[in-house]
Amino acid sequence: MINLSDLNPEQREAATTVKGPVLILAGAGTGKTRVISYRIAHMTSTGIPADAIVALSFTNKAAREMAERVKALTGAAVAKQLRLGTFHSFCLSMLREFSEAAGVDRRFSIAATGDQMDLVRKALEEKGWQGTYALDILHAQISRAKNMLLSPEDFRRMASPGPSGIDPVVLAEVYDHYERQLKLHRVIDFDDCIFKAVKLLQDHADIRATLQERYRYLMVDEFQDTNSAQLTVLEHLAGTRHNICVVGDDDQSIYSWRGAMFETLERFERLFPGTKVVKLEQNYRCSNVILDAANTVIKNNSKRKEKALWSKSKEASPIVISALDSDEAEARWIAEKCMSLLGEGHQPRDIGILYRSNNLSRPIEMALREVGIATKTYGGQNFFERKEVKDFLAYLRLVINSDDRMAFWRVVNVPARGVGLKTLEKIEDIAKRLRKSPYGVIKASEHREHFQRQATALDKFTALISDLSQSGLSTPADVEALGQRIIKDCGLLDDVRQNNEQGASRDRKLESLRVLPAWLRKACEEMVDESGKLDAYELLDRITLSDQTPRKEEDKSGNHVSLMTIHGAKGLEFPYVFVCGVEEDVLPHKNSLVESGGIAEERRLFYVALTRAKKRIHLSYTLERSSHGRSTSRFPSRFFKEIPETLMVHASDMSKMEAGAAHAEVRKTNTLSQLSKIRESLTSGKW
DNA sequence: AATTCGTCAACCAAC
DNA sequence: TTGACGAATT
Repeated sequence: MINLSDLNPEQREAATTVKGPVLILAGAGTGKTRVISYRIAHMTSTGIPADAIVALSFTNKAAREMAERVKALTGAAVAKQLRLGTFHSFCLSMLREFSEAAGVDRRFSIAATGDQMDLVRKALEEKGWQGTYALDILHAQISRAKNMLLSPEDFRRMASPGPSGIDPVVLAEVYDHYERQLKLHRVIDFDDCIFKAVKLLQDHADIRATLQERYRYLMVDEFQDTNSAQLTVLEHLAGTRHNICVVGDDDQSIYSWRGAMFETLERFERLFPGTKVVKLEQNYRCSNVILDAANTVIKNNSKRKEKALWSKSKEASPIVISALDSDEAEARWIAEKCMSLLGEGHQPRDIGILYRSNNLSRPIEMALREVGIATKTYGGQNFFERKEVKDFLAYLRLVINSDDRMAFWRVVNVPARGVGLKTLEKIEDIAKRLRKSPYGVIKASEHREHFQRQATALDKFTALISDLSQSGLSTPADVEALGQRIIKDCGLLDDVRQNNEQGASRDRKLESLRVLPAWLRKACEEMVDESGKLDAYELLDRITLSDQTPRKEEDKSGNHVSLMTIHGAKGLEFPYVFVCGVEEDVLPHKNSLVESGGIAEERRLFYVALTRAKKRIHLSYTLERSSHGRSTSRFPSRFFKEIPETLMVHASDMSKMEAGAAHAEVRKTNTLSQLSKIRESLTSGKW
C-alpha cells in the first residue's frame, strides 16, 4: 500500500476515488500533479495492472513531470508499463497499431510545423491563390476545423464566416487541397493524430472494444486545455465503464486558440453523469500577497467556477511594479535584480522570467549574458524549425524510411548537387504516374535515361542513402553513429564550413550540427528507458512531437535562470518571478481585443503568470519598445488596475523601503505618496 | 542551376 | 530586427 499521509484530506479523497468519473478542480499550486501521481501509485498498489492505466496530458512538459513523479513513487518498473504521454503521442500510437483500419499508410510520417506551412503553400499554388492569403492564418483555420472534427465538406456546408475574416468557401477549398497534399506526401499533421484517432474509434467497434478493455482507467491532466476532438477520444475510450478522472482548473485555461473550451469542465459533468467533484483549494506555492492579487484579478472574469484559494504562507513581499524607458532598460533592470538575488545567495534556478511572446526574450537574454548569468530559454524558435536541423532530420527520416516523400524533397538537393527544378519535376511526374515514391523512381535503373546529366548525382545520392540505411540501429550508440555519418557523409557539415556563411548564423549551424548526434543518442536512451526497446519509427515520432531542445554544455548543471513564455510556464513554479512586457497590446495581446472572450483569456494568462511565483514577483512595463526596428510607445497593462494597490510597490520607492525596516509590512509601507505615484504611472496611459 | 540581391511581411501561444 | 521569397544575374 502506498502511504497517503502526505496528502491533505481532499487530495487523499481525489487519489483514492478510483471507480467512476472524477473531476478534480485543482487551483494553481494545489498539488495537482502530486495527486495524479499518488493516485496512480495507489491504483497500482491496490492491484490494478499498470498497463491498464492511461495518463494523458496536453504538453510534453506536463507529461514528463507526471512520469517523473510516478517513477519516484512506484519505481521504474511500474512506471514503464503505464501508458503515459501527450494526447498526440497516445493517439499516434493507436494509429500506428491500427494503421490499416485508420486508413493511413503503413509507414507514415508526421508533418512538423514547417512542413505544414509548405503544404498549405502548395495547396494555395494549386488554386493559383498564392500571395492572396496569409499562410499562418489559413493553417490556423484548417487546424481549427480539424479540432472541431470537420472535414472540408462539413466546413463548406457550415460556411459561416469564422473569426479570420476569410471567406469560408475559400477556406474549405484550401483545406481540401491541403488534405490532398498531405495524402500525396503520405504524411499526417499534428491535428490528424487526434482527428484520425477519433475516426478510428468511431468507425471500428471491434477496435474500440479492444482498447476499452485494454485501457480501463483513464486520467487526464490539464483537462481545461482539452479540445473537443480530444474529449471525443476520451469519450470513446471510457466506454460505459466511465473510469475516468480529469484534473483541471478553468482559471488556467489558456489554449482556447487550439480549440480548448474552458467550459469543457462542465461538459465533462454532462458527459459523465454522477461525476464526483473534488475541489483542491489549499495552495502550497504562493505567498499570501501573490495569492490575494491573483484571486482578485481572476474575479474579474465571469463564467468561472468559484474557488477560494487559500494559503498558510506568511511571506509578505509586495508585488514590485517597475516602469522602464525601453526594452533594453527593462532587460538591464531585470539583470540587475537577478544579480542582487544571486548576491543574497539564491540560485539561478530559483528565478523565472516570463513573457507573453517569445520575441520579448532577446534583450533579456543579452542583458543577462552581459552580467554573466547562465540562462536557458525554453521554446521560442523551435530548434526543429531551424533549417540545418530540418535537413539533418530529413536525412534521418529518409535513411529510416526511403519512401518518406517530404524528407526526400527536402534533401535531394541539399547540399546542392546539381538537381534543379526541371529534374525534380521529372521525378515527380514519373512518381505520380507509376505511383511510386520519388526515391523509388531515382533508385530504379529503368528511369535513368530520363536524367542524363543528373544521373550521376542522383546515383550518388541513392548510394549514400542506401549505404547509411545499412547501419545497425539497435543501440543508442548506433543511432549516434548514424547521426555522425549524416552530418559528415551527406556533406551537411562541409556545406556550412565551406560556403560563405556569415559569422553568427554559421556558428549557430555548426553548433546545431555538433550537438545533434549526441542529442539523438540521448533521445534514444530515454526511449529505451521507458519502453525497453528501440524502434526507429517511434524515435521519429517522438522527435516530431517533442519540444525538447538539445541542452548546451553550460546547462548541464541545470542551474540557470529560466526564460519562457507564460504558456510555457504553466505548471511550473519559481521562488522569484519576473514578468516583463506587462503592457497593453502585449498582455493583453492586441489581437485579443477583437477576439471574443479574448480579454478573459488574457486575464487567465496573467493569473497563470502571477501564480508561478512562490515568494516574490516583479512586474515590469516599458514606455517604449522596439518592434521590428521601429520603436513604439507603450502603456501599462489594464491588469495593473485589477491588483489591489495595497499589494504593490513601485520600484522607484523600493530604496526608501529597504532603507527602513527590511521586512516592513506591505500595508504600512505604502504611504500615500507612493500610492499616488503608482496611480499616476498607471493612469497616465490611454487604457 | 546556383548565387545574389532587393523587397516584403512577420510579432501570439504549442503538439 | 530577421527571414523568406522571387527576380535577375552568372
